[in-house]
Amino acid sequence: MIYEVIVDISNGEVDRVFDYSSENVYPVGSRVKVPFGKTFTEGFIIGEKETTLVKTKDIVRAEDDFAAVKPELLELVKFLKRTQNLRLIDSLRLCVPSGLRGNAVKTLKKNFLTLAVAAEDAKSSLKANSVRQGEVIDRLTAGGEYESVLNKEYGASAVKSLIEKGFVKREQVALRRTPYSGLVAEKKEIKLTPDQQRAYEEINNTDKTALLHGVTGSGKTEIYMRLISDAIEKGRTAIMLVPEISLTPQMLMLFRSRFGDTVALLHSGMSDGERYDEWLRLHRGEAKVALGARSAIFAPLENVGVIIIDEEHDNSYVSESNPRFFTHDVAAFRASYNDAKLVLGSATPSLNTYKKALDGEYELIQLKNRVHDNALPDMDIIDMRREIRAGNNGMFSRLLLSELDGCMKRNEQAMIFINRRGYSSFLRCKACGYVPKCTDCEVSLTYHREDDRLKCHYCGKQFYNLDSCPICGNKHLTQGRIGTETVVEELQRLFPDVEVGRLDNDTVTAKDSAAKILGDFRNGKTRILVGTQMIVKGHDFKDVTLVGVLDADLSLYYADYRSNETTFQLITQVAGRAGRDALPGKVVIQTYNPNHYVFRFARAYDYEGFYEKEASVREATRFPPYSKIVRILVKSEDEEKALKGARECYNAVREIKTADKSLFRVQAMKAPVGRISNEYRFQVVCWVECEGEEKIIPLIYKEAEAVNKRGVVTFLEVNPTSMR
DNA sequence: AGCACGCCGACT
DNA sequence: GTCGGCGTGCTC
Repeated sequence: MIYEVIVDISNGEVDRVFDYSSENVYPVGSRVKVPFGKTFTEGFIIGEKETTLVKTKDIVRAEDDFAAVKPELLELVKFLKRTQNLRLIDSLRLCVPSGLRGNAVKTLKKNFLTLAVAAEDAKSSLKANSVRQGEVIDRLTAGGEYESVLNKEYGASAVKSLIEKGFVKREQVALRRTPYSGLVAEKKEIKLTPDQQRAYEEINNTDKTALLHGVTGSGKTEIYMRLISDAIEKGRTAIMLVPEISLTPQMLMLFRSRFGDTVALLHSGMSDGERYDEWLRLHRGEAKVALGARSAIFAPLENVGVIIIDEEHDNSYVSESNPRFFTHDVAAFRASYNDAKLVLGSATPSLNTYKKALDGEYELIQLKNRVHDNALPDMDIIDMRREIRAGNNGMFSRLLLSELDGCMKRNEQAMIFINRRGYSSFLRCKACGYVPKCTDCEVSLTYHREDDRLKCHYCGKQFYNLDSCPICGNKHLTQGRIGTETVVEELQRLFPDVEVGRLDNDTVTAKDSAAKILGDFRNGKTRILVGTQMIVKGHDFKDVTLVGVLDADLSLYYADYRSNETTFQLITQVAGRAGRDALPGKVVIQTYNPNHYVFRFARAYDYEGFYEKEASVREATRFPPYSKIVRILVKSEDEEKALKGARECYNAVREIKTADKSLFRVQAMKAPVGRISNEYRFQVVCWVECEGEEKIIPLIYKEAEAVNKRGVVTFLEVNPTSMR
């Protein structure tokens, strides 16, 4: 038989089928060892046939005793190659845990000891001075134990002599590394409120992808759990996706208590061994629910009945670097392959998704009320320019201070969110809040020190730097930013007897430190929690009654067409942390730009209003979802080569544009960050009509690939999440 | 990705 | 004369 093999080398040149022969039978999807060139390499069998035109070498052996990649995932891999131009091998790697490929972690075996004879018989034949051995036997009457544990507690010699005497049996068992398996809470029945019940039925009654649009705290999770348990009862499986950082022990506990060991966890924070074991449980069908971040969409499950993407607007669902895939698209493929239900859930759906719902492609299902009908917290928008004019130069507004004070006096908890999005230096007038924007793109300009210019990261247009505000004439244009440390210090000074916790990317170094910081806040040890994005997602703290947002407008100036959307989502999500239980919540938003429509709609929890407004802006400026933006990044250590490559790309794309009007705009420029780790970077940005997309984007891929040689690397992104 | 082939500069 | 620089091309 001739087998079609993809070698495990991530390089565009060799990412194609190589034919190998073998007398043996290998199922398609197996990993094999094959001779390749002068050496040997691992590879994946993705197909088989009777004959071939090339002369073949023989497969050396199979690497596992099962087919690692199931047929559905093989189809998916080919689909991703076709539609997103992903290398087959890059997708295949996503289908398999790294522990399997490197052969680094195999099933971990440990010595497990049990009593071989009755405890009394063993004890009676022990010498009187063998106290330790007696203790070991007592211990083992309660059940078996790992040898390493016993050695540690009673001493290796006692254990060893018991084994030698034949009183204790030693056997090797596979040790399952199941994260948090200790977390088992009582099994609670899922009770749905009438509102949840209605939404649940609506999801079941549609054949379309369901968009579950529910306000924060409306109890979407209960609906997910019900859908998953339905699937399991029908003998099917489920995939539950959550954003990268919101997979808290709390969440896992919830699922473990409901589904026990049928849940397997797949998460980047786990060790290779843990991931391997969980993957294997899914592959064998021992676990039926895959719970994890975006890569869990590649879980080796069969007969998937439901796929849920929670917080679907979260940008962790689009991988930043290669292989760059859209979780939504992969989920859609798997849902259609399995005839499964696809559910997207969010309080603040992405514009893209919501548009599809309005266009009738998705079924829109609303949950307008919080469970138990407690109100969404009151939101106040504070004009920080006014504070300055009133002589308050501190970081907290007078209202936030008095609210904090009251909150502490009532013995409740508060969260202070610092908007840190926006790495780039934009300009802002301290007196009136004006921020310069591109005249063509409705995107904030970024200040570049090298040439003292303001630049647009999309079209490359440049402007002279401003020395005074064109609106009010003020000379104070700043780019100041507050850090978490300063806020914590200030809070300590103001509330000396209150413990303040801090959570941001800097404090989270050790594996469990984020969990510890959150745990301290949960059990009330710390009463104020200061943090960045990390405190926003999905946490459910009962005693939080006050949420403060500092620099709320900062994310508006992020050099990205999505910045309004991101800001709206951010504010709605943080606000949702307050008043989740019996006590009413209060939210104080501090901004230098209080009249921006983002705040107006956020304050009223008016998602539809925001959507209408933002969609009309996008339509007018022809940004997604009313177009697709394709960005070709051209990189090289040699500046000349990079520039030349970018020129070639630009010219090629210009030709496409002349031939087909659905590519309606092209710009070439230095990348916003012109040089990263010794590589010079240029970019060509193309705007493509949604209608011509299928036709045009493959052409652009082709041109980018043609330039990808001789020390020049091109990287193509559709609707890039960040432009660096 | 590796590895060999191959065609031009400075060395025992 | 040769050793070796890394540009180019191939691997079933």
